[in-house]
Amino acid sequence: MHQSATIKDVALKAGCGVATVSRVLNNTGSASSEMRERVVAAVKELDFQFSEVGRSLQSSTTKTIGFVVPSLANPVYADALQGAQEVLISSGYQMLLICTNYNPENELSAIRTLISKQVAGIVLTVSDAERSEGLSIIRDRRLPHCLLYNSAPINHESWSVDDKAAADRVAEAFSENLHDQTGFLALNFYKSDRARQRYEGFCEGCKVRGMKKPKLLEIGEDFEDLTYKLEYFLSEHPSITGIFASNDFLALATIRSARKLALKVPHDLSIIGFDGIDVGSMVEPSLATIVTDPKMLGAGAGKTVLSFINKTEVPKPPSAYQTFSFRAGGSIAHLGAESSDDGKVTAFPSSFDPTK
Amino acid sequence: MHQSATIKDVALKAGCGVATVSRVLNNTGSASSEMRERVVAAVKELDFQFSEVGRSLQSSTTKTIGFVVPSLANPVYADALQGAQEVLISSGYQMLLICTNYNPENELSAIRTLISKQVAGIVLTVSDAERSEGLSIIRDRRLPHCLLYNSAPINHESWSVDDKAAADRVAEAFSENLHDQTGFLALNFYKSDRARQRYEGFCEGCKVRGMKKPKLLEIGEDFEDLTYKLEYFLSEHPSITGIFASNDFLALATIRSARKLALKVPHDLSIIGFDGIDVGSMVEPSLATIVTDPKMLGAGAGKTVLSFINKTEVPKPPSAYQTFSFRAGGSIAHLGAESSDDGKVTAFPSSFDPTK
DNA sequence: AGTGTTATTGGAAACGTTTCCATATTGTCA
DNA sequence: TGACAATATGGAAACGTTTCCAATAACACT
Repeated sequence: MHQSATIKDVALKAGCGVATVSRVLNNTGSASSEMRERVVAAVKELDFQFSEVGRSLQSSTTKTIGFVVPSLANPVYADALQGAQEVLISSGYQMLLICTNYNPENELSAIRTLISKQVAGIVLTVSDAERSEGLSIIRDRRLPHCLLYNSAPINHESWSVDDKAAADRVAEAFSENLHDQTGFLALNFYKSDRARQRYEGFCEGCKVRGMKKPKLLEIGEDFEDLTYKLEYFLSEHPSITGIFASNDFLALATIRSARKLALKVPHDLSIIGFDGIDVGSMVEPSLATIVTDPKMLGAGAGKTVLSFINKTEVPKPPSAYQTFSFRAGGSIAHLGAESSDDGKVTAFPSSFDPTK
Repeated sequence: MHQSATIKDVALKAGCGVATVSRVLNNTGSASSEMRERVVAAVKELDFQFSEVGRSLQSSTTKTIGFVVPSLANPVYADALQGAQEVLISSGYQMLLICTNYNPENELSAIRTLISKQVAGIVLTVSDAERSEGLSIIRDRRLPHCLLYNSAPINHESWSVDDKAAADRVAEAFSENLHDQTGFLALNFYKSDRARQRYEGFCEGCKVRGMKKPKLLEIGEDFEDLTYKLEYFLSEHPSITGIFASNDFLALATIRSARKLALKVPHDLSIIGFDGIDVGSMVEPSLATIVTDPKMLGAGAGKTVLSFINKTEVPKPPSAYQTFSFRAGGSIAHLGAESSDDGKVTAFPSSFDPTK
């Protein structure tokens, strides 16, 4: 029982030709009921399963969709994957996963690999959608694909958060709470068009509302030295009262660092995050953030690719303002005169859970 | 440029047979340097890449490893995947991912699918390793595989946290802090042999230390009604002073629920988690928990499967006590007489970060 | 009985590789 | 020069499917 049975073995056992077996099992073409029985019996006896490899060679396509994301350490991508996965599985597709670790070279080789594996389609997040070499290969081959978390260049479909609009909403939140000078904190700023879009949108939003231009603080691979960088950053720009962190982990890490620097959040420093991960509403103070729906986006991207493959109607991505919402939280302080002086300005009762 | 070039096209363009092309490109067998050049030129011109499907059919194996996990919403699996991914990619393998959503039926069909796709090996987490039908199919086929987060039945390899030993360590922590009556909180208790092992180990650990038998609280799919359940649970068992949550999310959610019930953590209720996710050390109070290394485990399982495939030496999984460590935190209170009465018992200075 | 229609069946080609084997071309040595 | 070995090359089979096509059988109708 080591080697798998093939269609030939079945044909032999059932006493017929391989063509008949294929017809019976795929329910294509006619077959006498007696023949059907014999084939089914042989299949059962041999525990036969089609080899997808043989099928793929003949049909020159696979039941596999490639999924290329920077990392799964970020729950945003993990959730998106989960969403896509469910959609694909229920359509009989599997998912070939490659993480690029934010390295554009890996993107290219990932895409080449997927192509040589003959995937039927690709869902992908690239570092820079405007000048991704991999992406143009995909387009040249007319491979069904959909971007995820990249805003789409022309001729590409995309399911993504509208980063600029969301960042504008963050600016609005700061403005409402009378902040004037803010900072923007990003990880891998230059490697991610998302981070850049958020910064851009944030700057515009601040400008429109008459606030000062946000100061940029970029940190490297991990949060290791965030505390020192933050300390230096704040001493360089002492007028900063709020920081927009480009994701929630970063925001939480910033709160921790602020605490180490004996700064009170939100009294001394307000924080707004991005993504809306669950733990953000479990901590104290709760994290004000942009809430997104990664699972929905992943599912949408998956459906889009499937619709290209099956030539059915392509699902419409949500409009810009349906891709996110703002969740208020205790991590942002109102700077008006009415703020109390006990060191704890809760613009929000901490037990209030805006998600419910 | 729509259809991919095949080896025949290359042979045609280079003016030679396909066998020669194959030999040149794979560096197997001899070829004149002139021929080599012609082939390489043709490849470049046609942008030729081997079809893995054709190769797989001929070699009856693929460069693909199946990865079966319950979910990626749990960062433990996402991290393990990341670890495995890196190992596999660098050996030229890709990963075919299937999430089972904790449903044993999905496990079986996932495994069947992977087999029909001719994966070279499988890394998997099953609901119950002792009686998994899928697992026995895998063994019958002698498919290279390694369990992840399941303790291994005989004849199987596994990389896993020693749940019992870790749970015992939790009992010790409660004991050291003079807790006597505790509770155990699990999600999907009956669907996960991990949760059961932890409960078992915890009960034994408590018994050995002369503590009362922990009370079991199981909750369903999500955290929705945790607050009510917790309230009821604590009113049923008013002597409970500490709860061991079977994962960190659950632990954080419990802290949140406790807060809603106007209970102070850790003064009124101590919490210990499991997994050691990063945010646990970012919150206030920091979460006491069992720290594990999912990435290491995933990488180990990946390496193990590769070593089966390549018939090289099989890496040794870590011994029981190397699979976890205990991280102290502010979420557990010492119940001795010296506890202060300001409602905030910090067994630990909150700014102390034990991970560093 | 002869004809045409339909249902059933199997042979064989094709999909893209690798590899065995045979052949052709060189080169080496006595 | 002749024999033999080594190198270079291509044809063809095999891997497991699907599908086209032809062949056979069964049947109804005139």
